[in-house]
Amino acid sequence: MSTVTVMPTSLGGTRYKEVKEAMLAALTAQEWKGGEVIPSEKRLAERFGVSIGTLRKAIDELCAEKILIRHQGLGTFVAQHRRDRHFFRFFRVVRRDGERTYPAVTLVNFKKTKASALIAAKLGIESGARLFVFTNALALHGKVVVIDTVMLPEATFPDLTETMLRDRTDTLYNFYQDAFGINVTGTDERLRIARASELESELLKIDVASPVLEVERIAYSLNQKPVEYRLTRINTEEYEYIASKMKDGES
Amino acid sequence: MSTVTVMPTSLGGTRYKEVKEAMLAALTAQEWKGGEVIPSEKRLAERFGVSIGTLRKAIDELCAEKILIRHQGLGTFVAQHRRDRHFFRFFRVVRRDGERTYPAVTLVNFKKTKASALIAAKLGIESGARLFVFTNALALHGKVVVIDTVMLPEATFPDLTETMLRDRTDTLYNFYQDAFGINVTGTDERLRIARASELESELLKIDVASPVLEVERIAYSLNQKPVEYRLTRINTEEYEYIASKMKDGES
DNA sequence: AAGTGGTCTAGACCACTAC
DNA sequence: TAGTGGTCTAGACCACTTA
Repeated sequence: MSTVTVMPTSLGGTRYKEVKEAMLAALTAQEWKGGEVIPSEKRLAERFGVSIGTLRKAIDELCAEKILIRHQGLGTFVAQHRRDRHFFRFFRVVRRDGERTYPAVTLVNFKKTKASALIAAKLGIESGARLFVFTNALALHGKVVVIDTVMLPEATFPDLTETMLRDRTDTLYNFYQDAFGINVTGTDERLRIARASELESELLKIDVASPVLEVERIAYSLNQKPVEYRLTRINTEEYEYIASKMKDGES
Repeated sequence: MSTVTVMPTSLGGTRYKEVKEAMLAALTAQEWKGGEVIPSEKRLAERFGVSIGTLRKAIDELCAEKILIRHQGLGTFVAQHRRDRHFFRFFRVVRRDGERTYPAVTLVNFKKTKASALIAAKLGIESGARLFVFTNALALHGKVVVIDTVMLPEATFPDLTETMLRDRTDTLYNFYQDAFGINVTGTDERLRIARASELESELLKIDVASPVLEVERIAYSLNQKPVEYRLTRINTEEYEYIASKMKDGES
């Protein structure tokens, strides 16, 4: 019976919420890592001093938030970002006929800079704090359609290098998870029309200042802290942005 | 013990799923209408021949899908679309500074026509089936920013008239619910850039063929049947489309 | 066969609302 | 005070996975 994880019954509302918070804390502390199995429900119920039913309610919510994944007969796992799994949860560009494909990513540039007041506010960091900024060109069906400009606080991604970004073998969010223990659990996105910059128009093979769909994204970690700021620009001549919940076959 | 609502234990998977389907059927049949309270959990458990826990699990899912709403001490209610409640669940246009406001709606035109093959496919009806088409201009902060063109199958909305649309006092989806018993429970949306038509440019006070954000929406009813097809066009100079889940204060 | 999560039960007690 | 939903329990039994 671990004293660290026993919870007061009086604070924070209900038992299962307390259990949920304790599990989020354990996940944030990387006690269990992406893709790993967590202890059985019986063990966790003992550890937290609650009944199985209560423990299950906490896990129910974590599964609904796609932080954990249950597999009957196997166990409960820490959700992992993978190209072949939850990729289309965050990548919402599809061809107009509905055809979905994985993008071929090319790193266009990478630099270290300092956060402007605007970016700092979005990321909840101090103005002037060190920042990584890099741009990816994403090709679908052999044609560049999407340009991502990604901004990451150095404090959250220490020692990130251009080489690490080039050598990653899976998705960006999988990389954040494996290399930095950062679990992206949700995003806020706002869409509007923008005009293609010179670099963008060149990569997208459209005229300068052509209208493109801009997506401003803030990605949040397990503890609801912003960890990534991203501006995406999409050529929607043949593709579009799909906003709704995917059906079960979201994969 | 009603024989109508007793369910076979063998079919359709699990007990609570069966209960959920039976409740969806009762809602579709308008046994309980929008805004009304449904029977207590104890009564429903007796009616369906399951324990309270099982009945609760069915209701849990219906609440998660925003079909029902629980109020402790009061009862469980059929969710109702209301300007002051779930309005921003489906209206996703906000000013760039984040300010949200209710649109002032003006009905621009209304006509009866027949479904093209394309529209018919989207609505799951037969090509050439009778259709209502109407256009609304939506003003935010005193300025027209959004143009909605809405298409409704006559078979689903019999005897709809222009007057009914003008005289409605709450939201469109509230009107569908009260006047036709149609509960919109979800939408699919796709976004892309389009060019303003002559009418749109006039209403939006922008040049003809200016780029506008187009949102193509299919709205689904309780039984997952498409009930509305809508093309929205947004001037994103001062406003934007917010794609992410709202926080709890979504109202 | 052993271990896992999935479902279901039959209650107890608590918190909130209305009268 | 009575009735509602909200939480929690301690188990039983089922279905699935691995060995």
